[in-house]
Amino acid sequence: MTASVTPLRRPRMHDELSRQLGAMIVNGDVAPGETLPNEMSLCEQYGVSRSVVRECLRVLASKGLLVARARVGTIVQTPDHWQLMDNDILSWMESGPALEKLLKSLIETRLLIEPEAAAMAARRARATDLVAIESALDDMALTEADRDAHFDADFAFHAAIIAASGNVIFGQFLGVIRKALIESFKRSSRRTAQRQVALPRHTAVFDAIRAKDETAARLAMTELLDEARKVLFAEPET
Amino acid sequence: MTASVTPLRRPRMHDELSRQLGAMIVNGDVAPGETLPNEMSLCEQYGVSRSVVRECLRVLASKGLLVARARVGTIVQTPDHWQLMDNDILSWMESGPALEKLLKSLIETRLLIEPEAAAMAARRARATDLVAIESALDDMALTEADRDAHFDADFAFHAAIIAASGNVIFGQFLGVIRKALIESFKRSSRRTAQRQVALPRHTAVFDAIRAKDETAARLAMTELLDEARKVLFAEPET
DNA sequence: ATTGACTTAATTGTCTGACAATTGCAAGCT
DNA sequence: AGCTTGCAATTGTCAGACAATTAAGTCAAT
Repeated sequence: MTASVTPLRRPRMHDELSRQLGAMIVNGDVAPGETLPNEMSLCEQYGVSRSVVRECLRVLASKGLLVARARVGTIVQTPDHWQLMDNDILSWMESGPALEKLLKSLIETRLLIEPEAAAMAARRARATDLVAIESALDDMALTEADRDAHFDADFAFHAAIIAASGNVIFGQFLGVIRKALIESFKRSSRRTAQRQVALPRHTAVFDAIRAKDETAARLAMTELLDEARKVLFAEPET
Repeated sequence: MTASVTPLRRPRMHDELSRQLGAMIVNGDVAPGETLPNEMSLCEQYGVSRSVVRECLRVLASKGLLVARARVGTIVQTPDHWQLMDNDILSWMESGPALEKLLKSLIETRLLIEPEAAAMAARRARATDLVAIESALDDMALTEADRDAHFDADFAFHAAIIAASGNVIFGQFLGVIRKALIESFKRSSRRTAQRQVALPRHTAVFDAIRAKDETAARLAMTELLDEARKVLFAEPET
């Protein structure tokens, strides 16, 4: 198994702190326009040195969450400055109205991007691309019992199709797609039936791509995503 | 005029250094997999303290350009790790094969996103949204002589439509769209006629949105972008 | 010869303390 | 009122030290 070979490095303090402060900001615990405590206060508050605090603030600023100005402090930016496609920011976002809005916008966008990606894959896919897609599909079938493994396979499926499309901008969506998939799995956790419904839809996409049928690929992907939308935004099961 | 009211803060050293190192990486002056000189060497090389170097490297790492590991050094990541939608990274990219590839992918993506944004604007636009779009359009008409001002107006036009769509993910495209527009203006610099051709196409989009005609808006925007594609990828004029 | 434990050294990670640069704000002057 | 000027708070930069991590070498045991 080549799964989960993450280097497993010990967390570094500035990463931890970035995560904490970043999460506070993107989850609205501190309002845009407010100024954070000054660097020294943060040092005391979190028990770290100023180097750590500064490197952390610098990172958050570079992602559009903050602006720092001498004498006035570091100010939380309004959400329209946030780089929402940044993988860190996405990983910091917890369930809440902000995430909900993001997911709604995202599914609209995916419905534009991914069917086209599937069509392009049907047109240009090389053998190795097809192998990657099929392998992900096989993994999905094999892992219906294991939620985490099934999740990885599902994500790999979408990633492989986008990779086959050859569009580098599409590739930038993998982070948000992953986030959407995480939420989707959370919300359908109790319905194991969901996965059995999902599999044939994925298979249909792959079959169309392998057959080089652009129109069918586009359609199959659209249907798959429509299903995903229902799972994400359906009334919670009673 | 409310144009160009940028606070005009003096550049800070870590920003300068980020720009330099970041540009070197995204423009391929240093190959993925290579390790940068260690922090002390960079200090000497650029005549700055280690704080500056570290904050800079930390930022670049957070954008996916680098990974730093104790004892082994900071290694340039492969381009598929780069957060291409990041505004800084975009601003660092100079003309070259990488930018060309990005622009090709981008125009494909814009042709999916922006016509739909126009259609959504036609459906949901409020009065203030319409004012913003029309105002940008007026500015375009008034600034045909002034290249920079015309650029600002053109960008504002696209931004206003995307804002009116109400989709936050679409909003994340403004950075890349801006970059595409910059290149577009560079390449059509000598053809002043281009601007006279562009204006009616923009007007058509606005008219459709104001008339709440989704289909017409979608179509007009598609035609506008097709024109833009021609400008960007046409053979250089002889 | 391969493995495993130990040492070494190079590099990033963190801490501390200092000073420079920026700038909101208030006091004082005209 | 309007302008200038100095103060002080905060970020920005510098310097030097030590801690933690870990690639690579050394050496012994099997």
